[in-house]
Amino acid sequence: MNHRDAILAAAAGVFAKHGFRGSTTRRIADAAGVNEITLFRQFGSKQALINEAMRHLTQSAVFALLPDTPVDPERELTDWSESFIQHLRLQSSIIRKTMGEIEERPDMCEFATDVPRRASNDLCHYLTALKRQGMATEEFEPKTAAAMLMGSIFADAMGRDMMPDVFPQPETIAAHKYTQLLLQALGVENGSRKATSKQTKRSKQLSA
Amino acid sequence: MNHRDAILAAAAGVFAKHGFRGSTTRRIADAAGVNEITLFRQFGSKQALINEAMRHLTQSAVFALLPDTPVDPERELTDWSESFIQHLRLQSSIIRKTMGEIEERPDMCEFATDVPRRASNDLCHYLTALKRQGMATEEFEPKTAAAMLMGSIFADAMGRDMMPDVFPQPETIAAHKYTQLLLQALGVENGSRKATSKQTKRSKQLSA
DNA sequence: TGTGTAAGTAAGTGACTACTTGCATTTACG
DNA sequence: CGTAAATGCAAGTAGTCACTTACTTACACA
Repeated sequence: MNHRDAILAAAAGVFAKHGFRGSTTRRIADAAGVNEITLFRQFGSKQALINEAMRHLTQSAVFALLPDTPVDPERELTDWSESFIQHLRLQSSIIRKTMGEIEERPDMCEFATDVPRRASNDLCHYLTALKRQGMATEEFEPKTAAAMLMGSIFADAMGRDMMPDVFPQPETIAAHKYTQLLLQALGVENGSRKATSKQTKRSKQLSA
Repeated sequence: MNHRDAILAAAAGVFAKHGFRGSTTRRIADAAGVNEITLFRQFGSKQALINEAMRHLTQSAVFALLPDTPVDPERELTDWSESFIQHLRLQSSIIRKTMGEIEERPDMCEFATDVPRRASNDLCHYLTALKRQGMATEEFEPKTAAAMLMGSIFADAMGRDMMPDVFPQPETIAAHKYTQLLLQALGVENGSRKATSKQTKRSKQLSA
């Protein structure tokens, strides 16, 4: 492994555990198995190093894509929700830290908002298509519906560790439950009552 | 104002801005208009002071109550949602900081989870009553529905500052919109437009 | 073999941190 | 008035922090 990448990974890990102020250059250097001075020679300052580590991290974040045209909404949205909640859970430490630091370090906002912004765009686009195709019998605002699904998933990913008893059990199908309840609000037919093997195949193809 | 209370208020304010590590005893003392030494004489240590400040804060947190038996669900839930989102918005800085610090200082978990836990209890209780009284035509799990509404409100309160464009506009009626969409999911009659075609459609769907 | 680059070692700088000590001052109250 | 508690002031302690300087070592490559 490259020294530079090792340092970036170590910085991200230490930041996730201790936040900015707790990420001492010594701790990062130790975690990277590198001399402390190397950090400064490579990145100039602690601030620059952390910024670079965050940039590196958000760039590598990828989650499931939604098809342009809905075919099997319950299936497609559930897949998306599960991939989104999994991503948030894996990154929950670093997300919590970033949210706490953002008011003191506004330059981190760009990295913090990148993933949710992309997710919101994708989801809004999908829900709008759902509506346009007449697959939803109820009236709704795509942005509100998207904010609800994402908000539920976000809160679950952030809060379940601290208070497991206020979230639906088991953890593994929580995303599915949120998705179902949202589709219920939109008046979208429950896919499991229909035979949809062809469509399932196509949706897999699209989200690959 | 009492010296002790001034110190507690100052500690909460500084913590909200700078987090635990950034809350230096000097900063707190300055904010309270008090000599730094007084903090240590009154509270023993910085950690004890911050803990006390958090305890003081969560104890004074109050928001709208839900009636034991639902009468006008849309109205009652909207009131509750609005009071809840207002509380979260006012405390958003301190909540973000606390969430970031909790993994390093697990003793703060107690204070952090107190408000949402109470809110979740109240809301679940209300939604269960709604179901028991047959005011909801759709099947749903109260805990999942409660988690969705609270999650939407929480995410809005935490995220709108950073990315106003991904949340429904205007800010002032976002809580109302989340509430409406949830009630739509539960199949609860909309108080302001009774006996609509959508109601008919849904009952057809149910009887089929 | 010579040279440039990245890395390590050792030592230190100045600023900040929580917290302490000793002593003077103010304030509350019987 | 007298006393005790609360507070302030000045100084200091031991530690940590980001970051620097000066010098040495390892290695790639021509």
